[in-house]
Amino acid sequence: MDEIFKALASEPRRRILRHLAIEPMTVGEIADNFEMAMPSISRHLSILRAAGVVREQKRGQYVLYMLVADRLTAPLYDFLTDFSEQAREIVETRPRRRGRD
Amino acid sequence: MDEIFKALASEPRRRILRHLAIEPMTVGEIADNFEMAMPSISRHLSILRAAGVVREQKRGQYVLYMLVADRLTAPLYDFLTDFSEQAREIVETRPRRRGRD
DNA sequence: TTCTTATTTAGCTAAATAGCAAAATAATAA
DNA sequence: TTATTATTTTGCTATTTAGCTAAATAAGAA
Repeated sequence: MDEIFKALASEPRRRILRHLAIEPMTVGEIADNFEMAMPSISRHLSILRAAGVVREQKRGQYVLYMLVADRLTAPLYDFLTDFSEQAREIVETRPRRRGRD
Repeated sequence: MDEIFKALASEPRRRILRHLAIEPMTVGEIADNFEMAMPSISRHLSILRAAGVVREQKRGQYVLYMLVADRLTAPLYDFLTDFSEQAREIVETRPRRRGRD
């Protein structure tokens, strides 16, 4: 949980997530949307990956990154339960966990 | 928005918010729940205040801090709209802004 | 006034973070 | 094989952050 909030405490990383919410992209495609040098993007991606909110898939010489939406939204809704009735409803009616951690 | 995510990227600060979700508390009362020295708590509070998620009220020699729940939840739901249909519903049906910024 | 209590500010150090350019890896192309 | 392209890792510097103690402020009590 702490790792996810740390990951989100960066405008570039939140922006990367918004891009990946549209469709999976390679590192280079992601980087095209930023001024930042590619190694910096790569570093941001590794932080997002460590937090579990994106996952990578080797595609030849490319690396395709894709959002793991649940791993992003679930902890945020969990956090919100202490502050919002609507979040409590969402979390209560949540389908039971499917994937591995 | 960036300020709020930065504010939330700290376990002690999230914990403070959870305490204030129960009831308003003075700095000393908050500090009693932590190992941390009071100046550190005070610093955390000033970061939360700058982000707008808590507000202070002088009560004699005490300073009472209270949560401003909307200022915490609204930006998070806004962020979530790009990743969650449920957040989009919440934001769409949200009553129009009331307070000052 | 002086004393005490509550809180904030200042000044410091250690650790974490973000960015870069250059070097290393990994895969494809020639 | 060598060369090229895509990505990650390394090594660096500058900035930010979190915590501390000590000092400053502010209010209440004596």
